[in-house]
Amino acid sequence: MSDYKIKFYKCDCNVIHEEIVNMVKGKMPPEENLYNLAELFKAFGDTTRMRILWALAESEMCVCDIAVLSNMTVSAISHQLRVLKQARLVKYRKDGKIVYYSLDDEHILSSTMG
Amino acid sequence: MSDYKIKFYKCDCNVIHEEIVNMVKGKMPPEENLYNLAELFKAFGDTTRMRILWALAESEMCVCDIAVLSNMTVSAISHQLRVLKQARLVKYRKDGKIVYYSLDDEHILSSTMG
DNA sequence: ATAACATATGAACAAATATTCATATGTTAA
DNA sequence: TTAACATATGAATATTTGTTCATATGTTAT
Repeated sequence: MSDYKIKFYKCDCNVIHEEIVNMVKGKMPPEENLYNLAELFKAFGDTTRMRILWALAESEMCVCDIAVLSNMTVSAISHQLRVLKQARLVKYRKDGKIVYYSLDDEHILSSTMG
Repeated sequence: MSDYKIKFYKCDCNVIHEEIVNMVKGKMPPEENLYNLAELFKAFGDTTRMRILWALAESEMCVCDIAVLSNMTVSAISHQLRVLKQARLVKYRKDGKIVYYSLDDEHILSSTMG
């Protein structure tokens, strides 16, 4: 009875509903999945990136165009495009010295952003 | 010809495709909408909050239970629940000294999180 | 080759955020 | 009423993140 608490020594409270906690624990996805999903949402969680994505939903655009549209520096846009690229939300193609960005997976975006 | 550039003096580049920029600009949602949408995604963009939401998708839980499940302090969980509450993703009911949290809008969550 | 340009990138800085710690509030039990 | 408890909250701290600045890379035009 007193060693009941000891199972949860890392928490600063008593378990109120052990059955529910165990049931829910059994249904939780692996930590890595939670992390990856949160990272994906994080990519959408910034006004600048949201603006870029919305713009690219209309048309492929080069970095300079996106900067003008956003009224921000090319450098700032380039940094954010890297984040979006790492999240696989945008892809790019090069044409000479110009780099054109577009949505990477139109399917994910159209179902997520409506 | 030279005053063409001057329209975009706030950017450190030349407009490559003015037509596209203007077309896209006309289709962009108001800044406030972009901001609000980004804020919503931001609420999902943290592993701790994602874990809480996933847990609450299984069952209503009290703060202490969530802390045990998450292996985090009650205080940390309470702070994050406040963020989720402000984003209207969770709601709560009080029963004595225990506060039970649950998903606020099952519809939004089920369509967003699958 | 050199200059001009589009973009990328690393470092520095500023701002936002997550967690901890101490403490406050409100409820139940003694 | 006092003690124990569940939760909330403000301040402090540590970490993360967004932007700027300087500079690098690679391409085109001269």
